[in-house]
Amino acid sequence: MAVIENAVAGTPKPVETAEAIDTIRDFNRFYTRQFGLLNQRFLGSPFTLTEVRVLYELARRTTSTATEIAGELSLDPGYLSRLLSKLERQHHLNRGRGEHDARQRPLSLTEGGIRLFKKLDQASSEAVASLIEGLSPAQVSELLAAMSTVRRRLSPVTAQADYHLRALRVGDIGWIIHRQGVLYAEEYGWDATYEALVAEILAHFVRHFDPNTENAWVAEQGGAVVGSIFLVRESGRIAKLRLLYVEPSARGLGIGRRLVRECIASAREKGYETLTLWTNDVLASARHIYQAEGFRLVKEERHHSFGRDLLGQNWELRL
Amino acid sequence: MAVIENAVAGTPKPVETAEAIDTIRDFNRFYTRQFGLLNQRFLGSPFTLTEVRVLYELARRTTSTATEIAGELSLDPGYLSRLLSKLERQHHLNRGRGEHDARQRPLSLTEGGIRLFKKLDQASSEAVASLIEGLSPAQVSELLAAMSTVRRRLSPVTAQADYHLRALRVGDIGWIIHRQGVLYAEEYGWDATYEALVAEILAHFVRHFDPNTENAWVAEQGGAVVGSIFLVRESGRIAKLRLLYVEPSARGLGIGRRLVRECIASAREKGYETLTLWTNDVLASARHIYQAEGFRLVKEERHHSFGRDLLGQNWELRL
DNA sequence: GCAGTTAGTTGACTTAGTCAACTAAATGGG
DNA sequence: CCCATTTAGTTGACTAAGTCAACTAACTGC
Repeated sequence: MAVIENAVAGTPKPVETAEAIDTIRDFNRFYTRQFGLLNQRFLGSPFTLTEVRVLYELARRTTSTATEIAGELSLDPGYLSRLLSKLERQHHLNRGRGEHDARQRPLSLTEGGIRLFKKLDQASSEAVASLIEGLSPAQVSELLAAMSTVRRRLSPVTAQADYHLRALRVGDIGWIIHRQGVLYAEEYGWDATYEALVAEILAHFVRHFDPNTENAWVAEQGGAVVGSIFLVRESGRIAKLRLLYVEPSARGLGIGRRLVRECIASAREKGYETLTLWTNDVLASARHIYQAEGFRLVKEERHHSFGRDLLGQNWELRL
Repeated sequence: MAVIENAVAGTPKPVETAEAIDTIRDFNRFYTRQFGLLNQRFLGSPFTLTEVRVLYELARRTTSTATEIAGELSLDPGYLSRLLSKLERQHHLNRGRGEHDARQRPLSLTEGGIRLFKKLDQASSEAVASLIEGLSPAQVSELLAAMSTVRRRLSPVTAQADYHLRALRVGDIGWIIHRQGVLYAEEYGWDATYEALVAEILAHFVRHFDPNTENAWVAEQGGAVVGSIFLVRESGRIAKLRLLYVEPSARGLGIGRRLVRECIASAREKGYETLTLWTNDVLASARHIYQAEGFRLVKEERHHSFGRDLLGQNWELRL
């Protein structure tokens, strides 16, 4: 068995939709069972889950009306009225009269109601704490990151979080090497020698980095790296644009073009005359960007690399 | 601003426990609201969630008893009896008589019951499909991986999934570079040049790999990389043990020692006389492993690397 | 001034269970 | 073999958590 397998590590392979659906439903059953226990007659208190939700909503606001609470929690107004009356009888709630609309009964928790709320809040926090107490800080962080991912992927798609560009940080080049290795294996079948090439380029970049003549940009979105590009000195007159990549999940947003433009602007700023780059013909999206930004094809050459027969292309831009 | 920041990318920093608890509860509220809709009077059907759960349980088994179902779903036996009677009246359920225990009523779905179950199963799958239809395959994979992480971290800690060792795969070296970069920055404050060194070593390893004289092992646990080690040829008589690392979350399980032993065994098998390694004195756990396996300290030398003053150590093992 | 709408309340009811007593069958000790 | 105890399942009575609709008082806009 070869020591370097062609299977891809890290990100799991895209799976069949049916399989994904089954996995999500199975997770849902697990999660509902796990947290369902937290939602029963609330954690040993004499209050039902609905009552606790009402308390939470009242605690979140300084003052509110029954209509607001009913709307927020999708509750029957008659039912809510009874719940509020119970809280009032127990001296947890103040019900006023609207200044400008006598129909309204402005609601606010009493001191006792605030104390009750804090007690229930504490119990809930302790319940969660007991779930994670066996986890190391790193595992808790991993859990939170995973929850953030679940939430981001299951939330209604509004405007995706804007991306921004930032400088390189520790950990970035390993991640970029990893993602390029995985993505080009998945998308084009390139083997581990491509990953090794990327590693070599980036190792050299970091070890010989000169901020007067070189630069790097990382695109970040929702705290995750979604793309990158590097400006590398070739000579006093010539710079190279290297290793443009954009995550598939973030394509179509103009990130690639933005990265290329930043690179070009920086090359100009640093006084280069020519910006060159080497790519392969299969990287069609990148090529379109290069062409659009004025790069010209100066040389093509067939080669066998990364386990494949490829057509390498050299492009140049006069600055 | 330097182009390479000292902030660490990738894994979020460990957070305060209180903050983690709040985040988890917030996620819980989000999740319950999102999937709570799926659990209401079941997806437009005339069945309640409890009835559907009973159907699922009956469908999972060829035959079962009321006591089994009640136990599995934590249902009141009297209530279950009524639910089963309803299903029987609707010709979805067969209720037999126990062969060896006449008290028992063996239960099995009728043809109609199986059709009903499949219909509900289909509706549930369609509901989930509609949640993820806007996601790309990569995003679905990311979601599934995140759910797997949430589940793994929130499941009761039984015996942690055993780890196993495997060969390198595409994507591994980038990941290892990334993790070493991040971990040594967090634990020892080493800067990006350490990450670059690791990248260079691994790039060279992959590009000049000779399976007759070199080897690599990746420790994997629950589908995640949790450690690795490399055997590299120095000369015909001398090999090097390089880049031993174990994830903090997986330490204490003997993974490091296991990796070192595999490396030593392989070095012997390939006919080397000496196995050498270079480490730094701050890596105490690793040093203890090396000493325990018979390595001897042959040289120490102060140096300034990775942004720090360090004491390098060369160790050797006669094979 | 008044018809229509809204905020909130209350009465009657439905639904989803819970609790306990019951019958029939099985088990095990004397 | 007898009998006390336990178990599988059923049924009656009840509770709890809501739903539905009619109601009162107050507001709005023509």
